[in-house]
Amino acid sequence: MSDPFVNAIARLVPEVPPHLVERPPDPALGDYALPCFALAKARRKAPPAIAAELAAELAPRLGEAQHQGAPLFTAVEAAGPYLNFRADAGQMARLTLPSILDGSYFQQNRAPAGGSRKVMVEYSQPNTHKAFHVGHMRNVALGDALARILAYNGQQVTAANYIGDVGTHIAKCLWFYQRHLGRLPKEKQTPQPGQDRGEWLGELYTAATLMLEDAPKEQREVYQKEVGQVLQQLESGQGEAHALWQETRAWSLESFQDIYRWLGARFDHWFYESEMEAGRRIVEEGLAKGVFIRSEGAVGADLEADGLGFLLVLKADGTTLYSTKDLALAEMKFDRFGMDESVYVVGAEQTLHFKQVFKVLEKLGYPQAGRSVHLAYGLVMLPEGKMSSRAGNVILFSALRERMNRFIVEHYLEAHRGDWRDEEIDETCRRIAVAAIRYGMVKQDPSKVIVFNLEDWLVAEGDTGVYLCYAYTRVQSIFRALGKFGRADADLTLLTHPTERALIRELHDFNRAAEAAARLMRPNLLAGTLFALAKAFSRAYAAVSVKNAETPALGEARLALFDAAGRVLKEGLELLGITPPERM
RNA sequence: GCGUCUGUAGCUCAGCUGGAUAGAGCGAUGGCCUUCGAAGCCAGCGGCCGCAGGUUCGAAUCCUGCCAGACGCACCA
Repeated sequence: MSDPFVNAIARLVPEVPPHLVERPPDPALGDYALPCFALAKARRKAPPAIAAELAAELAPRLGEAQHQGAPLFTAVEAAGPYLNFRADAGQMARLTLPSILDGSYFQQNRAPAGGSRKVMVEYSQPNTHKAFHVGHMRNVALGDALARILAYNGQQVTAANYIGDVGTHIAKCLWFYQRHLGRLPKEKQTPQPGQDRGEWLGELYTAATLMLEDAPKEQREVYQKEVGQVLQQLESGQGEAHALWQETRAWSLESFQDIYRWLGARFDHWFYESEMEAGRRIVEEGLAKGVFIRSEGAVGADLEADGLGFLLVLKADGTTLYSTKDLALAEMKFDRFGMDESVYVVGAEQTLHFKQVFKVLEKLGYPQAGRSVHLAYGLVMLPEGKMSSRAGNVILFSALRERMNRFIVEHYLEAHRGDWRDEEIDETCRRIAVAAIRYGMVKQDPSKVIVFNLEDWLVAEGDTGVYLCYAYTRVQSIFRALGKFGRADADLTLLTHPTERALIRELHDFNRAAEAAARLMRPNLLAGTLFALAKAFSRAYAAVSVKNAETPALGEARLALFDAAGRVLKEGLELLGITPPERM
């Protein structure tokens, strides 16, 4: 992927590396800018003088920069220390729009500069027997978007899920289920009609946790012993608890499938904590290699020398830990799946854990350890603070979906009832809700805490997924009104209105932004670009008309432009996991 | 105590890893629908970029030290 305009500037001014070429803050200044600071030393002059000198030098030679026999630039001038180039509007349109209309534009990033790599993106990682809430949505939105963006940029991506289907939390849930169900009000003792069974299990888990926390000390010890017995049964793979585990685990998995289906998230492979038995063997091998040591009856890696403390891999009672399973999982990814690179989309609170795991993998001799990345993201909070099951303010997936659906239908789609088929109303509603939630989760820098304000996200004006969808549907409405689509052979040189030029520029730069989002693993960069694109479209749409264009040829050119905008918008939204509706 | 992350407009956030006059959205103010969808567009208002030093021709961005918040630091995941 390379920009012919940037390449041309690089040829005209070979002393300056092309990556320095930037976009001026105001299109009135030009389309490309070359800062001359880097030349100050070599030329022993002040940057403004160099810019002026270069402008004078290049002006007569500007015609040398050509594409298909026509000049790429129409002007070059100095503005302070900057050398600004004005691109030929027709050339930029011709270099951009036809390739979008024939689809080839979307293949341009396929051959990455660094070569194609096999990369696994692991995300979501829900625990069975626990409730899935808005906080978990951030992970899915981020991971799924990243997987799509990397694939768009030519990486061989395997999207993986890693289900937490073993451990104390499950023992707690089943312990409550078997012994204390009676503590709940009658109607809560079984899943309510229409209630998701996985979510009901989550309620049991929460009830169990609160019950344990609230019990007086002696009583709590009795309870904990009971939970321990359940855990024992689970690990032995026998007994009533084990059978119950199998049954209820399936409920949770069904529930997750339902969520992913609604969100449109896909996984190529599902890992389960329950299948990570290789951990114990890895610990043995690590002990033999001296990577692990025994300490206070337990086994772990002393990483003090690396400033990473101590990573415990085997408890004193000989049982394995989260870390042990992570080592087994990494081994699977590298050895069985042949991954070159591994990305873990996991909350920022586990930063130290992953640094430790990667360090241990390195010591165990995995070269891929250096290409393992923990994509850390911040918490999802509510305006009133953190979500907590004790406070009872956790927004569960089903409640979120329900509230969004109701709002969207009431405020926007009800008007179409009867006119549209019910299935279309439902599907449009789903797409808008998914757009709102996914865009909201992904538009922010991953490292920052997100304050989730349901009302704001639903009202959804301005920089939101709904706005982007709306822009897309407006393009579609042009097609409906005119009964035709854009043609690549339109006379694109007619697109001279400032809003048209600005939109062309956004379209031209989309691939560059997609590449940066992949390289930096920050889907929010793509979200920002899409918003700028939708904004540029909306401006142009308000300023110029296809139907009432001054000439038919201009109308055709605008149709091609808006068609291209719609296609890039759709492609970009897909990279964020959002499928816009055709009308809304 | 040590470590990581975060402090930018009333609120929620961008700022392409050192460059032009720090940008958006929301809210509040004022405009724009007999013309392809007003879930939209336009205008003005709103800033000691947490504080103090330092590096540099040049700092919201890099370094140091404070202050505030979040998270983490051995048998939970």
